[in-house]
Amino acid sequence: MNAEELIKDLQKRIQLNEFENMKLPTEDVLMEEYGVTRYRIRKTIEELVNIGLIYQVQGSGMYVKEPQKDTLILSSTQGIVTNFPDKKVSSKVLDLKLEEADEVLATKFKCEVGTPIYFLTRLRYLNGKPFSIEYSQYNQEMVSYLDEEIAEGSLYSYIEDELNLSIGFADKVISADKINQQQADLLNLEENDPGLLITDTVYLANGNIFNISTVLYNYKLAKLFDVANLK
Amino acid sequence: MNAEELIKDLQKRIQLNEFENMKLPTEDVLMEEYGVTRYRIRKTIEELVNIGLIYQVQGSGMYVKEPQKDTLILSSTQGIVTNFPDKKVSSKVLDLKLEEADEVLATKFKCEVGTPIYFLTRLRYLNGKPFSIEYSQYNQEMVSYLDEEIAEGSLYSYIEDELNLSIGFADKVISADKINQQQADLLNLEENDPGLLITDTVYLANGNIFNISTVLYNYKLAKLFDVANLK
DNA sequence: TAGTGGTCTAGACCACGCG
DNA sequence: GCGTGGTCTAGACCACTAC
Repeated sequence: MNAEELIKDLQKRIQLNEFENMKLPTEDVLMEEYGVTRYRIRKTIEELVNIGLIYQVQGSGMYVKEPQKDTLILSSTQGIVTNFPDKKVSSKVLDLKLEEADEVLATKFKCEVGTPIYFLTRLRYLNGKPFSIEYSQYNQEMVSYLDEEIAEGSLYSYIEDELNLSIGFADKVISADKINQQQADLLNLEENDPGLLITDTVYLANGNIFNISTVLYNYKLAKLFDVANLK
Repeated sequence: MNAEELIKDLQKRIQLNEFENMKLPTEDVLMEEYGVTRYRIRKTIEELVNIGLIYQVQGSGMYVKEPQKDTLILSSTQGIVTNFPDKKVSSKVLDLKLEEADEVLATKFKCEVGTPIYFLTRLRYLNGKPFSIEYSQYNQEMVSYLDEEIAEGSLYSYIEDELNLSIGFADKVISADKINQQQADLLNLEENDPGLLITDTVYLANGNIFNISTVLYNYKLAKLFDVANLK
């Protein structure tokens, strides 16, 4: 069982409520059960702590938390689809074009002026309700091809599985602002209503920036979740 | 040099721009310089990655990122004061009272109905400008004493240094909403303007919830920052 | 191919909770 | 005092970048 499978397996056991009193087995027991070393168990546990599923208390044990429902987990590998496992997610492409980077965009992407960049605008739905508007840019030197059909689906699985790119990490900046009339129309809201905004700068594992996105979320539907370690 | 000092030292060296080409020494070199094992170096680096200061590329090295200015770092031990090192932070207590937990609050705190809870409302300023309104509750069984003078200052250093409590972690839920007339007056904004909201549930290291806060940030001044590991 | 970060092993000892 | 998670050591080998 590799690292990813181990995480998924333990996650499933927790979500199926397999452990009594919301208390996990000790690290020693898990080592025994899975036949792996303590390093692997602790790495696995670390992931589950980061997504807010469990918490650890030194000298006492590991405990399951109340589940956070209907929130988008920041700092996680999981996209909108897996964050809402029981809901239907769909996307509508509003715009897709290929243009050259101007100076401002080139600075953000740390690329040359004139580099071809895909501009994609999508409206995303959750159970048929408009949930977010996504304004994203992809460096075409890394994401070599995009079309409407691909953009309707899961972009990240296309990028990882078809283009064989390996995604590393994302810098996220979160803010709130008034939305304009056009955005309000798309989200079934009013002009100047609040909007929850996340601007992502996404890096490949090799350190190159391949995607910059700003996502505007419907403030009535979207909540974000994060765990802060304060030790 | 303990773990915390090691982090601070390396952080300072990075911020003083000691390393050429934004590239850190290799792990081997850092092990040598500090006379510690690889485990300690990697733990230190992990912290600096989490606060968005540097990033790592397998097979290549560790690199300094462009600094994120004027943002609050989620998932970090640093409060508003250290997130804005060059700005003046002050607080004004709007309300402080001790009341018994009703059923709703008792559920959130996982405590008995009737447990005494401090209710504190503060207005926080950044360089003299109203920055956020903080509505917080503290379980009096853990935070045994609070008064206006203490609440004007840094609550967390009081809790850790004076009460000798050890803080563990916080669950954070982020959203946006319209603000009301009273909030608008305090923040020098208009009614129904957007507000950026964070609701924190804060646990001690022993797993007990001691504090629940909702902080309303001035949408014109506040941005949040986070790093998501997508590997 | 050399150098770098990523994963993993097999231990030891420490710090804290809980009875 | 016992059991639990937290820190740390001293290695080995793997995966990836850069040349």
